Amino acid sequence: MARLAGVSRATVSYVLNNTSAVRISEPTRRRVREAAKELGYVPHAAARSLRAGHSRMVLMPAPTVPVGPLYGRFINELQWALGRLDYTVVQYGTVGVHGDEAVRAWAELRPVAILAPGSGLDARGVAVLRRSGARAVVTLGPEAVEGAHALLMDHETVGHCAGRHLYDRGRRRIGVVVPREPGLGVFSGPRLEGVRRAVRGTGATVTELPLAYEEAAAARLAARWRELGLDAVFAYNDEYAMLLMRALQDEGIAVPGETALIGADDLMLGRLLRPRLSTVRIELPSGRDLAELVDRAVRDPAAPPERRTVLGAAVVHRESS
Amino acid sequence: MARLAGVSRATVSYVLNNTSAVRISEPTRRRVREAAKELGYVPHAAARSLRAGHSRMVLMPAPTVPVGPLYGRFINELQWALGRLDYTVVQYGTVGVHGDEAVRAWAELRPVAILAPGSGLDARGVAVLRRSGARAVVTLGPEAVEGAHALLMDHETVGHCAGRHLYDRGRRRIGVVVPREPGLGVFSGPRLEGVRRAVRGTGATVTELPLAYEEAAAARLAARWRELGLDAVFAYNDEYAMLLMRALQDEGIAVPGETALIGADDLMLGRLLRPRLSTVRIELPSGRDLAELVDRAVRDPAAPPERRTVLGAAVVHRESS
DNA sequence: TTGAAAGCGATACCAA
DNA sequence: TTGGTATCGCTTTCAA
Repeated sequence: MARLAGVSRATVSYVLNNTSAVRISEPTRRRVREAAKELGYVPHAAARSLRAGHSRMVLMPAPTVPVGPLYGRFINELQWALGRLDYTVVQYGTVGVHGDEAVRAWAELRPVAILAPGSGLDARGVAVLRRSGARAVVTLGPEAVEGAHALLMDHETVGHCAGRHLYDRGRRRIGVVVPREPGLGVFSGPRLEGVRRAVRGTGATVTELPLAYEEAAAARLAARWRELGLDAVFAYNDEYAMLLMRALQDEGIAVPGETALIGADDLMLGRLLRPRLSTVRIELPSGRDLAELVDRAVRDPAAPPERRTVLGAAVVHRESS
Repeated sequence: MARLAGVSRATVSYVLNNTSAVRISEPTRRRVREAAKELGYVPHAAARSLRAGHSRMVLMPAPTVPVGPLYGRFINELQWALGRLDYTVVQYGTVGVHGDEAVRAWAELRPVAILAPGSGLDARGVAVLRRSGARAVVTLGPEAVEGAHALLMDHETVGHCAGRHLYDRGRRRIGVVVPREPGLGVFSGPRLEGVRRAVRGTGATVTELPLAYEEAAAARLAARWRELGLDAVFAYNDEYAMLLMRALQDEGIAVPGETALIGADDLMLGRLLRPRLSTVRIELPSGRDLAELVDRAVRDPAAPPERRTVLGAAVVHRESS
């Protein structure tokens, strides 16, 4: 590269980085630029960050559980916002790698910041990451981790909203669907707990309803519905709600007449059901806000960990409850 | 690190990489391992790959358009399979960055392979990537790109299946939903074309139906349904099909009596509708196969580009058609 | 069995 | 205005 332009590697570096401390003549700049174009030269990020001692990479371990369209939009927005702040967002696939091993794999890349969704990170993990040069570690999940900033997304709130709503509508025997699918426990556990809290001390009952995401399983559950004696159910989310609604209706159980039904996530499909599905709308943090938090944390790595509750939940009342 | 264990950096490298060419005494190994643990030492991937001259990173530009749950599962499987072959999969968020700029950003990371979904890559881009050291470039999309391996996922097949099915069921005036959402054109265009091909020369007509993913838009379309005089519709996918089905039914149009309806993707929600939704099941390539293709390409970078059609489509006939 | 040293590519300082 | 050179952290060859 340097040879082709007939200049030194240093000069190449100056030109391509527009280094203002050094003045390079216009003809030289042109020669360098042309040579770069001709060779298809692209600088080597690893070499650069090795020399610089830091990178602009924000690493996000990709969640292993299938997660809805809301999350996808959130990620996209976040990437865009971080991109505007000149960070490079990289999603790291961590399927089949756990705990310490995963943390080490992340640390090897020496990202300037880590945004870890879910709960795969403990205080030791945070320490390893910080020692390896990460200037910010942010967790997105139900609980804060020592030493890391936390965006608290506690799905307990979601359950609480749903439970409260059903209780307010006069329901007293409330079922809560708990998906059997592995990996969803981090969400379903807190949601169930939220419903419990909503009716605590009222005499209303809460019944856990394990359910696999299959028609046959829903049919079996519906078949013993009357003996369960429930007058309402929080179906975990809109998709499970749709599954259960069809099964209940096939069984001749009126929704909401005999059993009220509420989902969560406010997906389009809920609006299209008959009856239209009541749901808990979940508000994820704005990508821009989160990007700013990351940027602040990177600029001031010594600042005390911030913990912010960012998961909003609100009932959207339609026809099914 | 080396100091703490009282050995040289070389020895540390030997121990942590289990270098078999060199014998290190057991006590030394222990000392090194303990020091590493105590310090939370993690090797520096950039330095390593700089020295080695290559990495094991497989880079996947993340698709910018919201894409369904099928794709998510495919990615997960692929990551797992590539992980088993000792590659590191990294999804690179490319929102708001285009063409050359994006290619350069990818090339900076010097990945050993690139898996590019969609159509953001041209022959020049491939050349830049290869010159920058990528041993394999694989595109996942509707058409092959010069110099790159191609997994041809031509959605024309999907439309063809749907069109053929509707024609075989005796329908002659076929509507095709084309989402207004930007970014979906890469899929909807070929699907529409596939329907056209299916009925070419038969006298059956194909009508393009632009539709936004909103209830109001669907209602407007349904309101003028009778004047369109269609007896069948391919609704792009199951979600649009659900949207349209509700709107048609609200308008008093019988499905499938007056208008047959078919979706695509074979989502659970289609099975739960009344009538149950006919659909085109799409079969993505298996992650394991793709991982093996990548591995082969990396091992033999000079091999001629392989192009393989990997998108299977089959009608699942239910009640709506 | 271990250590010293070269070198990967880019940057930044200092000298020319 | 430019070029030489040390440096980042790691691997690997060669020598001790």
